[in-house]
Formats: sequence, C-alpha cells, structure tokens
Amino acid sequence: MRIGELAERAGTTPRTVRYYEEIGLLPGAADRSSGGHRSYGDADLERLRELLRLRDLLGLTLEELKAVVAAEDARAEIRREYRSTESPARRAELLQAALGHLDTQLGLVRHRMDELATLEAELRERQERVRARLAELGAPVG
Amino acid sequence: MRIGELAERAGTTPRTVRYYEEIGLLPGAADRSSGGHRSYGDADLERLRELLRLRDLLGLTLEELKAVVAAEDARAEIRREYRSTESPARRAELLQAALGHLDTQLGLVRHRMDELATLEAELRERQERVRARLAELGAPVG
DNA sequence: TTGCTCCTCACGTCACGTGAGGTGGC
DNA sequence: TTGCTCCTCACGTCACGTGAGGTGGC
Repeated sequence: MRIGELAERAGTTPRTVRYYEEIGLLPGAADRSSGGHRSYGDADLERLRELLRLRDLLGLTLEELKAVVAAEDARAEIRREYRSTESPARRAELLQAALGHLDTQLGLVRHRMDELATLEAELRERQERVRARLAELGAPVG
Repeated sequence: MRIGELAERAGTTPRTVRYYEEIGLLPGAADRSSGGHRSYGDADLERLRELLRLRDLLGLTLEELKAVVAAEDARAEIRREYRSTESPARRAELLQAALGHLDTQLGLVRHRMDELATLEAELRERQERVRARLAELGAPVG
C-alpha cells in the first residue's frame, strides 16, 4: 500500500509517517516503486499502529519509541538466532532482556490504568452529586 | 505558596504555569506580593493538578482544557446561584450541561482504559511466550 | 552580604501541520 | 487529458525548555 492508505489505516497522517522515517524511527520504505512513491506492507502497518499506541496511551516520546523499536528488533533477532548455533546462555540472555522490557512497559500500563481508575471514580462521584441535585429540583435524571 | 512550590507539588515546571497563565488557561495569580512574585493557594494547586491529569491521561490539548475550565467555572457558578433567586428551570439547565460534560469525560476515560486493557493483555501474552522459551532452555523463569 | 527563587524577554526544540511547486499512475 | 495521490523543500505552530540579564525576600 502507499503512504496515504498506511497513514489512514493507522489513524495518522502521511506527514507523521515521513517524519518518523526522517528521524529514524521507521525504516525508509523498502521499495520506492516507480516515481519515488513509498510502498508499505501489513507488517509496516502493524508496527506503526503499535508505536502510535505507545505514544498516545503511555505518552512516550519519539526518542523513547526508538528504544522500544530497538528492543523489538532485538526480539526479532532472537527468533532469527533461535535455530542457529548460538549458545543457550546467549539465548537466555536475550530472552531475559526481552522480559525486562516487557516488565517495564507493563509497569507503565498498570500505572496509567490506576490513574485512570482514580479519575473515573472522581468523575462518577461528581456525576452522582449533580444527579442528586437535579433530583432535588424535581427534574428527571438524565 | 510561590510558583516554584506550586509547580513542584503539581509535578510540572514554573515555565508551564506561566505559559498556562499566558494563554489564559490559568487566571493570573491573584496577588503579586511585593516584588511581583506570583502567589498561589491550595485551590490553585488542585486545579493545576487536575488540568495536568486530563492533559496526560486523556491527551487533551490546551484548547480543550480551556473548555473544561469553562465548564467547571459554570459548575462553580451553579453553586453560587444555588441559593440565589434563580429559577429552578435555569438551575436544571446548568446541571444538565454539567452532566453532559461529565459524560463526555467519562466516555474518554473508559475508552482509554479499554485500550490500555487491550495493550496489557498483549504484553502479558508476549511475556508468557518469552517465559515459555526460557523454560525450554532450562533456565530459571525470571 | 550571600544564596536562592523569582521576574520578563526571547530564542530553541519537539512533533508535527500546512502550503508551494512539481511529478507519476488509473 | 483530467484528477488524485504522491514527492521534496520549507516555513508555521503548539507546548513548552533554556539561557540572558536583572530584581526581591530570608
């Protein structure tokens, strides 16, 4: 697919995709099919979606996202080395590193969920109070 | 308290507080005690904390936060009018508007929580896979 | 008097948005 | 041939960061 479709399906803009490529967060599109147009596959779409999700949900900066990409590339490297002659010790080391990154991300996710749960509770409390006042006025509760 | 303490207790910087004042998101500090230094109270701290929370957790822009502030000022206005001679119809109207704003915010909060829950599930799944591979290697599960 | 924090410009930065002017595929 | 999307500059914008140079309270 071309950059317009990629961006729309990922929920962003072509400009953002080009910017991410410019700063090295996304690799330059593999083939620039005739006319210099960037061309992308489904794997590119999935990776972009995940980056945007981490950006929006966890508030990671683009520098931090670069570190995430590096960690994921390392995981991909693990899979590639999996059947090679790499030593079990080295494999375990890489897997442990991957576990560390996942732990960090899970910690961030849970922290955010806690904060959101607190916010939700406060909003519901306010909502109840407003509803109670409306009831006092003899109005129907919306 | 002065701007440095306010900012630190709210988890931000003096520059951000001044910027929010500059664009009209925060009112200019009530008293500029001798020397032109801004002075703040606990209510200012609470309001700032809430704005930062909405910014960080829901990703609202500063323009959107202005609308939130306007809605909250309207709620404060309701309380002020509560014992005045305002008509019940007018009061109900203001309360309904407040309910609408709360509904909107609750919708955003729940949407974010859903997205975070999905992300958490995916991260846990990856974690399990990595752990399984580590177990295959005969290594202790971290 | 010495630090510490505060003040106001004002330029820099991050993460893009938005034309300007031009080329390429159905 | 006409739209549509793409391309590369390059300047603009939002939300601040970061000194520059100076004043004020324990």
